[in-house]
Amino acid sequence: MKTNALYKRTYNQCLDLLARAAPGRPLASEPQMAATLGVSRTTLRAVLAELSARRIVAIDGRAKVLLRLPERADYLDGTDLEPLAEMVERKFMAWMVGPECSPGQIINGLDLARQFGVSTSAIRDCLSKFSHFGLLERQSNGRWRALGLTVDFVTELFDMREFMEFRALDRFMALPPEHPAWRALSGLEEEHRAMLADIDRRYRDFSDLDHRLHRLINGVAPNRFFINIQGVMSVIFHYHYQWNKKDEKERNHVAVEEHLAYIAGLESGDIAKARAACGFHLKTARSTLLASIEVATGP
Amino acid sequence: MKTNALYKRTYNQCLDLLARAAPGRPLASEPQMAATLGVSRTTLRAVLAELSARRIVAIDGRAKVLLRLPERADYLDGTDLEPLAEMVERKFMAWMVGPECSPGQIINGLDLARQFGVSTSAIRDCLSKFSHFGLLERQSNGRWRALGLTVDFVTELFDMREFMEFRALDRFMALPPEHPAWRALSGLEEEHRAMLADIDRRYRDFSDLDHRLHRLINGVAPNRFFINIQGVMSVIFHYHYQWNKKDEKERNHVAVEEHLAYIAGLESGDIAKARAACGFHLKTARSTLLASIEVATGP
DNA sequence: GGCATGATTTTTTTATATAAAAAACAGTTT
DNA sequence: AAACTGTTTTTTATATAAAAAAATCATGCC
Repeated sequence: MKTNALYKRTYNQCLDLLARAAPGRPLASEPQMAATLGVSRTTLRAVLAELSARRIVAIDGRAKVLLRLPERADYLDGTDLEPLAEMVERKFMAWMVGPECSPGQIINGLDLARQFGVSTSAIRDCLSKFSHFGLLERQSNGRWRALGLTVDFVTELFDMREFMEFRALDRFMALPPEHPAWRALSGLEEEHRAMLADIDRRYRDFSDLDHRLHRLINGVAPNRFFINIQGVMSVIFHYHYQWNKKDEKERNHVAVEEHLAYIAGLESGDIAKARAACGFHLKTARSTLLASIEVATGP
Repeated sequence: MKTNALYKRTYNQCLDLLARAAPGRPLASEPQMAATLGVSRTTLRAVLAELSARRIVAIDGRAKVLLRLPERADYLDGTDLEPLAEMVERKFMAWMVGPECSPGQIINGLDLARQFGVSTSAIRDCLSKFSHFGLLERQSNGRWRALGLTVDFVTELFDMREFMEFRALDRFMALPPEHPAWRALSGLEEEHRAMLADIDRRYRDFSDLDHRLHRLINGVAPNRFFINIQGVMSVIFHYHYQWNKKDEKERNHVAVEEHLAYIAGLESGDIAKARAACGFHLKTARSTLLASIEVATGP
């Protein structure tokens, strides 16, 4: 049976929307609201039905009126607000870097299904996805073997990343000065400076900025295989740094400075300089990740 | 219900094995036979049971005797000798390059399941796999969109390939002269010459040789992400050239010559020369694939 | 004791069933 | 006519069930 996490999240989002409206005012039409919330009209209608049952809105034909502002208690909560696939993915990553999993080990899908409280098909999907990430391998007998978030993995991932970033860097610098990417780059530079000025409070926003800078540079010569590898990196970073909050502020501070040097290198027009700054930044990122893996798995 | 394609293929393989034995001679033990055939003892025992029922072998405790040589009629045949996943994959690729699929189109999984005569889960697995190949994309609403075997796809794939092959080439040439890879390379050179001498009859064996040469060069600095992309390339070549037999002989003849130039470049120790030969070969491969796509989809 | 067979248990693969969600269809209202 | 709502159909996500295949256990033979 499919979960209705989407319905629940949409319901909550809809409450957020209503909280900004004034009671007594009519609401937008169904297609409009559905578009705003990014779901199908079917889902929106289920939400509206519930809102009507709770006497938050009154529905009469196409006249929809907000009866009262939503309250704290109106919101749905619970663990099932998260899509199933994401939940499984999260638990799996936690399992993979935890003590129960060692590199080279056979993965027992049935057992994971029991542990995570989901069906085997959900596990299958998850394993299939992570095998493309290179964290797992399929054996000839159909079983899955864990490869793990090892030093090898990080090395191979960063080798690839470095190589690709240099390639993108070369192409980026070959862009004519009037190309919009240069404007976007100075926009990002400004944002970096703004963050740096208030780094103590804003250091958590770095990961978004990081993402955008690398996407800008690599977006010049789009390549789906590269984007795929970037996606792998995102996921690894996302999970890994979620558990490794240690030194986060210091780490991000350093990274912002490195980004600024990288941007300066690009803007200088001097390829050697840009490459050096880029290489330096990637090297730091690599050793930071490696160090935090070694902490997690023991020396 | 799971298919028993493995059992059937193992049964046929076992007949092949028995065909090389002499009637009256005892057979190897179950674990030994299972290992030879690369399956579990459970599957082997099912095969032995059938062989016994057909009076091909007599089983009495641990004494197994071949009663008669297997005949043509003993072999199992039919479409279900192919593993389900492979069958779906094959049909899907044919569908994708056929007239029913145009780039950008939404893929209807239910419909494909009906067309191919399989369940939706089999289709789902297949779509999930090909999405990692960059031939499909998943939309936010959960649907799959075909991207197709387009010029863009080939361009991006070959950009990646070129870029990775050059990287591997550099590392390969940095190997010390006593490294076993050099011996392996001259072995491959010999094989290329042997094939060239008899190209009219042996041109079909080229794809194996191609695979081995590129694997040797790229195997020096193994990287799972690279291997993944190589896998994509293999699959594309496999399917595409299966349908495009036109000029196969001429094409392979040219490629063998280019390989020899590439090998000579590597052995010369001159990086520029090796890179040039490599670049030339990859360029030919790229335009050959592009040309054959344009033939397939119209000018 | 080491390896073989026979029987049992576990795990994986695949089809099917059902709820959720999307899309399509058909009237209605403005 | 354009856009809306109510209804129906189609498609997707997920759990479940059952066969195939692998692994494990128990026992016996040399």
